[in-house]
Amino acid sequence: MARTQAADYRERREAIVEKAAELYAKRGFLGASVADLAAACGSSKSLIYHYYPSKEEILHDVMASHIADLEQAMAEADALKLGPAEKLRAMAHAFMGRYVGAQDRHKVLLNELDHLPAEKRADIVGRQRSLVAAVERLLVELRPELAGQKGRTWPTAMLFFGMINWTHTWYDPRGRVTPDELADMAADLVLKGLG
Amino acid sequence: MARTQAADYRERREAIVEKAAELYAKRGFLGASVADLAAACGSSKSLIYHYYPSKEEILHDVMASHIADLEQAMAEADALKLGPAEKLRAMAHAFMGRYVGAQDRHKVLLNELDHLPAEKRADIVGRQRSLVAAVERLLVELRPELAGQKGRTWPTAMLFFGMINWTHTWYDPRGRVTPDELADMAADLVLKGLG
DNA sequence: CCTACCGATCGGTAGG
DNA sequence: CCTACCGATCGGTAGG
Repeated sequence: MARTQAADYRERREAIVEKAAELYAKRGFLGASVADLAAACGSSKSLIYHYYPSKEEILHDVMASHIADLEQAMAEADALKLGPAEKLRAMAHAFMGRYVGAQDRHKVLLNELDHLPAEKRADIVGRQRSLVAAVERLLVELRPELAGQKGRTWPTAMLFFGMINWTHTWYDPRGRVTPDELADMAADLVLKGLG
Repeated sequence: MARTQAADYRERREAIVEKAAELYAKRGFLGASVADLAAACGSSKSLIYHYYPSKEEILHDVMASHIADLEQAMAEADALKLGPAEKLRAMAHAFMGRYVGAQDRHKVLLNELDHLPAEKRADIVGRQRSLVAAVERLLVELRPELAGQKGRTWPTAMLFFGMINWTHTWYDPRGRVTPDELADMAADLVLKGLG
């Protein structure tokens, strides 16, 4: 009996996180109330607070679940037997692939970091930084001279992430360009530019 | 007398917009109250409502003032007697140049669009689109074959804007990389990639 | 241009 | 005496 309850507990938390991602993406963290979330879940506010101690904790789970997904995708790409250029391309594909189907969580992760308490924010920011570090390592493999130019590697990696992350504001996976094509376009720009 | 009052009126509105940009950038539009804004201006809430009919109208002014600045910078770059590649580089410099000193407005423009009423949002979005269109024209000049591939020009332009716009989340102009160096890095990636 | 307020709604918690 | 969960309401604050 304890086992079926525990299973239900996890499912219900996941359902709350899923609806929260949707609402926070659409209206912003402060614009969506716990009452709104409860209504979207077909439950009471008290039920939400049974599963989560605070609104911020729900926000953290939305972000943490998505970043765990990105970390896994990134680790898989990093483990491939490929040169740095093709590994960078694989990472672009990994990101764009996970982004489709998790657009709400992605948007929340990128827009609502400031509304996390300092401690939880530090956790998420630290994990983001190690994703960036993986790209930095590839860039240095590709262009060893980057490491010599003080503080150029990190900005270059952030320009790459800018292309990828900014897609959440404009890209529609139902349009003419597929996520894989877009990943190739971004990788091509970094590797060889337009020409 | 009417003249001095009118002059004062504009100055006070500008002071409100400036403080609003600061608060909305730091805490978000919904996270910063009109009372907070009044306190930051050393005035009362009622005074704010004397100069602006609603909180949304202040948000619109924060965004509209910044986008007007970007439009001017873009027009200046577009008017230069340069080939498309160097014009694209000039636009990157124009954007990064205006971004420094207007970081708060830039962040608000990029993060709080959803909190504008539909009509005002349409105004801002339309003006953003024409900035993108200017970049698209340059890309087609650079690579005429882009125009032949259905729907490739716009995504490429958006990847470029992604690099530029995403800087608001990580770039510190007081660091080792100057805005002009960063603009060159972004332009170089689009034009020729890393190598 | 301020103090004093409003209808409503906020995040979170009470008793049972 | 526990858990899962409810209707009702807490003290404060929002925009106006």
